[in-house]
Amino acid sequence: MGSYNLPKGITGSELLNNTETGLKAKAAKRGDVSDVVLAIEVDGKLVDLASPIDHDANISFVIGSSMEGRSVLRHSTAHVMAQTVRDLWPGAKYAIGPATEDGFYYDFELPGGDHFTDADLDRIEKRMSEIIKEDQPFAREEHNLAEGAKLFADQQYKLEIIQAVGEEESAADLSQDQVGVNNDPVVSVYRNAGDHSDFIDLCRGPHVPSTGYLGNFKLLKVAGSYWRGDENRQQLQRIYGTAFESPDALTEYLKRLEEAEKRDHRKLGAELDLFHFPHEIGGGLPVFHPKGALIRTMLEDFSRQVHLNSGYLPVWTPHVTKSTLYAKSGHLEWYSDNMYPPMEMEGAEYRLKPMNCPMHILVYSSRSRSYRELPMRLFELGTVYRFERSGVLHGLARVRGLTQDDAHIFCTPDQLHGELEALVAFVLEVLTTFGFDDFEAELSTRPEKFVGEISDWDLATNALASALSAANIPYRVAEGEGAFYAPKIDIHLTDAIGRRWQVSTLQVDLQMPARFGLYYVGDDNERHRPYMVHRALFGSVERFMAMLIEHYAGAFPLWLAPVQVLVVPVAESHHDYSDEVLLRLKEVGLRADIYPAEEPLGARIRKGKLEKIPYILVVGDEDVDSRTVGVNRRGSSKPERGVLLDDFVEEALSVVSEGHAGGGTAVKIGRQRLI
RNA sequence: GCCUGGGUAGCUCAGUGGUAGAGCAGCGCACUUGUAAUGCGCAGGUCGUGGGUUCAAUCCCCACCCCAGGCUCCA
Repeated sequence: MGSYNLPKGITGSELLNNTETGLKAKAAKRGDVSDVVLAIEVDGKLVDLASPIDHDANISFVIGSSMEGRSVLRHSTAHVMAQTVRDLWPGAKYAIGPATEDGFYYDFELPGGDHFTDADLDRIEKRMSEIIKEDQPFAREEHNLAEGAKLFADQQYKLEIIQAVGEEESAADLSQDQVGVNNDPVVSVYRNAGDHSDFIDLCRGPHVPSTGYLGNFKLLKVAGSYWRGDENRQQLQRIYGTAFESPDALTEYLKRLEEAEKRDHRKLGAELDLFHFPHEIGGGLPVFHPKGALIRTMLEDFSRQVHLNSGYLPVWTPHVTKSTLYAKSGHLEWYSDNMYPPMEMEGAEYRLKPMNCPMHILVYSSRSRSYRELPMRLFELGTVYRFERSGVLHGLARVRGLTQDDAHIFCTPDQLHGELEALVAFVLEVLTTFGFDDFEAELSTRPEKFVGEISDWDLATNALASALSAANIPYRVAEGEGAFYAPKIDIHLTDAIGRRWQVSTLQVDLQMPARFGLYYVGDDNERHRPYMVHRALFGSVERFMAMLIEHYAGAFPLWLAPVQVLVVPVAESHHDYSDEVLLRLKEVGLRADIYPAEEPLGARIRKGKLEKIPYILVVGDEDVDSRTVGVNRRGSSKPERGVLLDDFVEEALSVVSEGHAGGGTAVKIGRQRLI
C-alpha cells in the first residue's frame, strides 16, 4: 500500500515479487486464500494482478478475506459456473453474473426452453471443481465494439450489453477504462482455456489470476429472474451461490444460513402455536392464536402507553370508506395498484383503507384549529389492507392486512424541526426497548412520480436530513425512493444474528394538508397551512412481531412471553400447593399456567423448555413445608432449589418492569380543548 | 403475475400402477414421579382439486388451486 516509484508498465504480480517494495506474492494454497493477494487497487480502482501499471500510482493489495477480495473471488466463481453451464448445456445463453453481498449469481437461458432443477446443482458443482483443479488462467483481452460483437455473435444478452456500452460512450463521459488508444470504445473479455472448453465472457473484471485461487463455493438455489429486472422481458433462470476465501469462512456462512432457518418466524410461529394463515381466509391474512395474540397485545399495549405518555392523542377510524376520500388524497391516482378493488354499496363506491392518513386528517379538520393546539399528534393502531401480489407475501413480514402504530403530527413551520428531532429520539428509545442498538437510516428523496411543488419537496427533505444529523445516526440517501406525496426516513436495525430489517418510517408531507385545505388560525388571526408528519415506529405490528420472533429465536423476554411461568407439581400430592402458587402468581399479574402430575416430571420439564417458557417452577414436598419453589430459569441448566415464593414473585415482577421501562418522553404538546 | 421446488394423518416425513405407513401430537387405561421423552392400547387419511390414460391411479398425463424460494445487487 502506498505510493511507489514504479518502473513503467510493471504489473501487480511483478510488484509482489519486487524486493524493493518488500511485498511478496504468496503461493495460492488451494483451500485458503485469506491472506493471498487476488487483485490490486490502483488509485482506488480494482484491477487484475496482471494489468500493467503505467503511471505513478497509489497501490493497495486486495487479499481474499477483504470485502473487495471476496467480491473478486465470487465474481470469478460466477464465471466458472457460467463456463460449466456452457459446457453442460451447449447453446446456453448467459446474461449477467455479478457478486452480491453474500455471494453471487448468474442468469441463464437454456437452449430449447430447458430448465435447471435442483438436482442440476450437484452436477454443476462437480464440473466447476474440475475447472478449478485445472487452474485455468483468467486472461484479459480488449476488443473494439465490432470485434466484441463478433465474439458474442450467438449471445444476444452480451450483444445487448456491448451495444449499451457503445451508447454510453457516445453519450460523452468517456471513462478511462473503456477507451482504447485511439479513443475507440473497447470492451474487455476474459478467456478461460482448459481441457474441457474454451470459454470467454464479457466482463469488466477484475478476476483472480487463475481458477486455482477458487474452491470454497456452494451453489444454493435456482430461481427465476427477468432480463434487466423487467417483468415484461425474457424470463431467465438464475443460479445463486456463494464463495469464500477459506473453508472455515464458507462453513461459518452456511451455519448462519441454518441458524436463520431455525429462527424463521413462520416455522417458530407454528411450533409455538402463535398464528397461521388459513387457506379459507386467503393469502397474507393471518389469524393469531391465543399465545400469538398475547404477544401482540403486549406490544400494542406498550405502544399505546408510550404514545400516550409522549403527548399523542388517541383516535379511532374505520376500515372502509367511500372511494372519494382516496380520490381527494391522491391515493386512487398514485396508489391504486396496492388497493383492494372497489365495492358498491347503496350507489356509492367504497374501498378498504390502505392508509390511515386521510382519516386522521378528517379528525384534524373536524373543526377550526388554533395555533395553541399545535403540535397535535394523532395516534392510532390502525388496521389497513393492501393488495400485495401473491409472490411477494412472506409470513407476517409481508401481509395483506396489517396494523400500523400510526400517527400524524400537525404542526406549525416553526415547530417542524423540533418535532422531527424529538421524533427520531422517540423512535430510538422505543426500539432500544427490544434490545436493538445498531441503527442506520435511509433518507428517500423525491420519486419520478410525485405530487406538489419541487420547492416544498426540498424543504421537507432538508428538514428530515437535519433531524438525522441532529440525532447523530448514520444515514445514506436513496434518490427517488420517497412516497408519491413525501420524502421519508426509514430506520433500519440489525438483529441478533446480524440481519438488517427496515422498521420505522417518518415522512414530512406538505401535499395532503394542501389537498384537504387544512389550516390553523395563527396569533395573527390569519389562516395558515400546517405541516404534517406521518410516522410509524414498529412499522406494522405484524412485521415487527416477525422480526422479534427471529431476533429472540422464539425466546421472548419476560414481559412479552405469552406464558411467563409454568408451575410443575412433582406429584399429585402437591396439587393443592401448586394451585396456591398459581393463584398467587396470577394475583400479582403474571401469566402463569400449571402442568399437573399426569406425566413424569422430566417429560413435563422438557415440554416447558421446548415452549421456551422463561420460568419453570417445580414444587414438591420440601416446598410445601417451607413455602418455596424450585426455579428453572430459561437459559440456565441448573435449577435453584428452595427459593421463597415471595422472593420469586419479587424477582419476576422486577424483571417484567425492567423489560419495558418505556414510559415515553414527556414532551411539549399543544393545548387540548377538552370542553 | 412469472421461473424452480413442493402438497400423503394435527405436525415432520416414508412409500407403491393392485385404493397407505412411521415418529411426534391427540384420546383411553395403567404408572405417582425432585429436573429435557413412562408403558400399553385406541383413534385419526377424498394421498391438494378436477379431468384423462388404464381392468385398476395416491403413483403416469393434462389443467387448476395452495405453499416455499427467487424475480433489489446489472459487463
